[in-house]
Amino acid sequence: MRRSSPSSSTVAQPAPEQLARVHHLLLEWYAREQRPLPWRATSDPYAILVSEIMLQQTQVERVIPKYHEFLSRFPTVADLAAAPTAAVISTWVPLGYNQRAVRLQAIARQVVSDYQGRIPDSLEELLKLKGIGRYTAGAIACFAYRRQVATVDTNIRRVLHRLFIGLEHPEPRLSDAETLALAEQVLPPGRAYEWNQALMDLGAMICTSASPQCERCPVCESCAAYRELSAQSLFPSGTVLRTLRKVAEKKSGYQTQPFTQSDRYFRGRIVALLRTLPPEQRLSLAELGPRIKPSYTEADLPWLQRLVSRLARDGLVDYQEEEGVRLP
DNA sequence: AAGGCGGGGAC
DNA sequence: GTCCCAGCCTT
Repeated sequence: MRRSSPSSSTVAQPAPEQLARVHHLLLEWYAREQRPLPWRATSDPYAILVSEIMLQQTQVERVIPKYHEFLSRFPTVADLAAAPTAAVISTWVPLGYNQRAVRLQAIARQVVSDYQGRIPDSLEELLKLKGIGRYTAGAIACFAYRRQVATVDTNIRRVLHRLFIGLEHPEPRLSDAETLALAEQVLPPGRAYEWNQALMDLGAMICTSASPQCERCPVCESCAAYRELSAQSLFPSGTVLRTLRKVAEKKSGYQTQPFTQSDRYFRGRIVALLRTLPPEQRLSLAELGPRIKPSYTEADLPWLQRLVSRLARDGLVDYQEEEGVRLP
């Protein structure tokens, strides 16, 4: 049988009885040790959508308070669709990646206008919404609608790789398509919700990136990476894993400048400042510059203009040439 | 395939 | 200081 989807790549397949044991051990561990997260206590697809957008590249602990605040302010998808964009952006600070706020509201508006206010339940429809990629589509389909679909975030990628393939560094490393194919192959029938949540909890609590606590892991007996570490007596593994990753990064020639000199930093400063202004009030670029950058001079005007133009392009500010800038 | 996009917490 | 995080979009 041949399929055309990108996830049809083949990867090593664990033996069925071995896989069943991993399912049992991890699901049992999850039933016992799961984190009490607020979006696990609801079946409201809108609330789950909000949580998943917030959780993109953002740790659980930082999302929890903002999740409650956001839902209290915009309780339904209709409320969010009807709100001023400036209010949505303001509520978002300081989660970061502020385009997520604009896109989340655009999704709400599209759901109201095109889907009768009901958030889609299929991967295909969810993927049509800007801001929802394969992970988030899978998460919403699975967690809000109990669809039996695989989904891969950074935790699940790491856990599945270590469990079924071995250490991620330096080799081998699965592609996105291969990882998704593996996730689909090991999905326990009928238990996708608990399984996906369990993989993420394991990745967050035990099988962490830099210093996994293998001695507390419920599935270490079946873990390929654990066998590698054991064979070489590499416990505790923290130093080893950090070193392996560093070597891999050096090879890729990774470089960086101080964050507080980056455009990304100043974009954040601008949005945070505009958020403190009275509604509708604008600021000229000449006023804005010194307030976000102490060393600002007139010579920086073209730079600031470029920055503001990009913010406007991203829907994060409203910029009128003569009157200045404000939240949209 | 690579680069842009935030910010706070862990170490 | 560096690395990390329930990623996604554009080029």
